[in-house]
Amino acid sequence: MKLRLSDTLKRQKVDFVPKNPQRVTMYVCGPTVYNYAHIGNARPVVVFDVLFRLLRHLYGEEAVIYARNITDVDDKINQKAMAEGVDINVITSKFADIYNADMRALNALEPTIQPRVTQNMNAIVAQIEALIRNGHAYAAEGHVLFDVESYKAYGALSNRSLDDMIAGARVEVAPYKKNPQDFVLWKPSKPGEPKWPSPWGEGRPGWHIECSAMIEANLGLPIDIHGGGHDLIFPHHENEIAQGVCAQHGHSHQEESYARYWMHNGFLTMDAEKMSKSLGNVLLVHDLIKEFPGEVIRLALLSAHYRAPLNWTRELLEQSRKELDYLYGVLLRHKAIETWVPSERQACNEREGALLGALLDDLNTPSAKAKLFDLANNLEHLSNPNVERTEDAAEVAPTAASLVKHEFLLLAGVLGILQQDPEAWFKGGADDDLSAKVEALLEARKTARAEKNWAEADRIRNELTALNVEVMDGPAGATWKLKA
RNA sequence: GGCCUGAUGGCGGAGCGGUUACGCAGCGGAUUGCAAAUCCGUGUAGCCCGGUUCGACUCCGGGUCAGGCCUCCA
Repeated sequence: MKLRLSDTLKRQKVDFVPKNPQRVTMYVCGPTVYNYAHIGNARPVVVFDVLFRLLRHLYGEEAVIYARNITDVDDKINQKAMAEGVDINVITSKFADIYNADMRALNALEPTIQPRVTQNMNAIVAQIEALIRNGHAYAAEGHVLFDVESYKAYGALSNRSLDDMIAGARVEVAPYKKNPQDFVLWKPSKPGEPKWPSPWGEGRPGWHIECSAMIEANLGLPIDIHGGGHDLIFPHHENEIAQGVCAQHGHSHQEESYARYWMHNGFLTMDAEKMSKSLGNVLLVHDLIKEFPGEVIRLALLSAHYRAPLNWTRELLEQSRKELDYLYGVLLRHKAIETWVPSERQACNEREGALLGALLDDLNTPSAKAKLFDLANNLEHLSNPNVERTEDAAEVAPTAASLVKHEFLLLAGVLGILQQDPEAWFKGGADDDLSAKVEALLEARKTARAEKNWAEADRIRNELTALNVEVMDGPAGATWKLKA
């Protein structure tokens, strides 16, 4: 089984070969914690969570180390802390917790490590010192700047030349910069702002150096996969490469010596427009999970290929909910079928290659979804009494169905969906009181139906409808679900 | 101005140089006391103009349109 990924730096789809299969490393740029995450922030989280799950399946759970940072040093954090008259820790710990809870609601596994800027100051200062020592950075007026002219490959990731960048620059150039494109590694803090000691005076790090220093300190170089949103390619990731490569002792100016594969997810739009505060179309995950199950949001985020743009609409959510209703319905109807369990770890076999093929081909989640429906359909066919079949097929069915169910759950597991009890899914937010009431009404209806008292049976069903409950009669009796 | 995406049926959305993607919705049928759920069947496509080819939605060239980046925004 071969994993292929689209590499932004190489500009093509390539075979993924980890530097060390015993220790596969991945880093994804995480949030700056000063407010709630919006749905666009959730896309890379879910996309790279699928990759994390796939890598764990391929290389083993213990072999994959996934780091997603928490940026807890930032101007916006300072502003918010100042406005509320509290320490920045109050703001950052609050929003880091909310962020993690919101992402957990989307079935995103917790990354192996979540490095924080405030806990990596020594590493950041050390990397800046290394850059100065290697002749790639200079101190000026309390600032330390990266000298872009000193790194020949600068612009390789975003495919732009220094000349282009200068031509396109719209920012006023600070007088202490040697080159307009030189970017800040360290800057002095203004009075009242949080500050940390450094050889260049008290201050705080620039944004880009935080990530490259945390990567070096927490994962070691080079890492295998570096991911993030499309918008981070320039300047953030371009600068990270420059720093990560140039800080290394005796470095060879090879971009791959920092990160071996670069992946970027496409943007999410709201009615074909970028989400932004000025347009007033920001949709918070925190609010959305009150209205839709996290799994619905997750499936909607995976409905398009990760590199393609994704237009976020109400209809997309409704469709995703219906799809999950169907798939959980299949699981509910085949609850009795025991899932086949491989006797030992059977990695890399042919069946599994076909099963995960779509995901192995650059995380093709829409195609994987189609495969899931295919398996669901097989499961129905193998055991649904409404489907005509020959007699010997019926005999094969139990074993075959058990295998299909295993494959269905395996694929769904890598996608991070369909792992809960189907009854729990359909009962959704129903509390115990409501559940008990519904069960009692269903029992009464069962009796009425047995007596062919259709009027009473329908009256009970209407009562259930009034409770927002939908009844599904089946050969094994009636089940129910809470309507949206 | 430079760089980068994308354009597929009513909607969402893949693969593929010739054969049904898949899903949602619709329609017809089966099943059901009636419904729902389920099953079977089914219509609708490839932005425009050229080119390559026996054959292009798929490859090449040129347009058009939409979105993003070039400002510490995923």
